Amino acid sequence: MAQAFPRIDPQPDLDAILEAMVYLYTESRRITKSLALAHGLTGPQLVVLKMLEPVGKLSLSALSGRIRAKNSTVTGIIDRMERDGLVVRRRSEEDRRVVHIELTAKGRRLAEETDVEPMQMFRDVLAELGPRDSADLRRILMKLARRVRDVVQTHEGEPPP
Amino acid sequence: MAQAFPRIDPQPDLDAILEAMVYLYTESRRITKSLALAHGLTGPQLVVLKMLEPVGKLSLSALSGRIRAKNSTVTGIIDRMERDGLVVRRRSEEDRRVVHIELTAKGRRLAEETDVEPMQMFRDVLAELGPRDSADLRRILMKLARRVRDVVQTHEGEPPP
DNA sequence: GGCGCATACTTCGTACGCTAAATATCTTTC
DNA sequence: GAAAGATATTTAGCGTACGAAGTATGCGCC
Repeated sequence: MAQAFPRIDPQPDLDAILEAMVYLYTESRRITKSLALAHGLTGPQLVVLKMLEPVGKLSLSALSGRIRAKNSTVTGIIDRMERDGLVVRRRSEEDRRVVHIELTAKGRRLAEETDVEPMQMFRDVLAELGPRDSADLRRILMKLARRVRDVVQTHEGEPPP
Repeated sequence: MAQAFPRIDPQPDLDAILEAMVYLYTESRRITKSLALAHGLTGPQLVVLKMLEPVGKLSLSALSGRIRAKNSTVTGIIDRMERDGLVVRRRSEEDRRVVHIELTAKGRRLAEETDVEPMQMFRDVLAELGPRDSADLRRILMKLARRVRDVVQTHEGEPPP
């Protein structure tokens, strides 16, 4: 019964929630982008830089998994970061299919002096919520995410011809 | 004090919320895209089509305002929809700077026979929430959105040199 | 009635972001 | 141990998405 959504009751909250969600996401993204620009970075490049900072290197697949993008997308992002001298590619010795992405000295320096976190605006306003709201929001969003994950999983591997 | 966010207490909920939010948004978008594809549309094209369906025509700016994109982005989307015969551009008589985007017969037919709503997956799981959670979620998100709007407004017009 | 400013849209260049197909390497299986 | 299948990455092509600059039109004001 996972795919039956009767829609008997057109909840009035629904559109408002959707609208707020889209607004928050797109606006935060836009602001992150403009903040990153001040350091000569794009939004996704900032995300990659901050992801590499604590660990130094990651495989391309590990990166794409964490930023929820496809490998082909991350290939492009890394191309430009490599062109700008922020990272280098290095073939793994254990598995020669794998490419490790490593921070260069320049990349590390930039990561350190860049105080912006991805989705900074979002974090800022979230931090202003009281503990009650914060916990509620977390609980409800995780519930939604779990449902989506279930539906996606079961619908995997049967696209309409 | 609008820009001072002490970050004294690194709330543990924060990252989980952010993660769930990004997951829900990107996954819903991805699914909408693949559903739209079954009707020969892209995600944004579906959004525009559904937005035009009830009213028939809108100015390009009105469209870009509602889908939270810039005019230059929407110009491209409309270019491709016009190429595919779904809409036509018509200069406004009252204000000759304005371009109205109108559904063609083909566009209207497609809109009618396309049962997918934008962010369908998101709507589906939202509709499963109880009224309590639904109201809470709405209240909290609107509070966040209001704060973002305030911050964006006050920071408008002073980018770093 | 023309000058300056604002608004609506387009064009251009860059950067994602995706799918499908190609390449290279690993793993399994017989 | 070679063929068959799985996995990691890249390439190519298309469609957003943005900012900056350009064009056309409207509007206020002297």
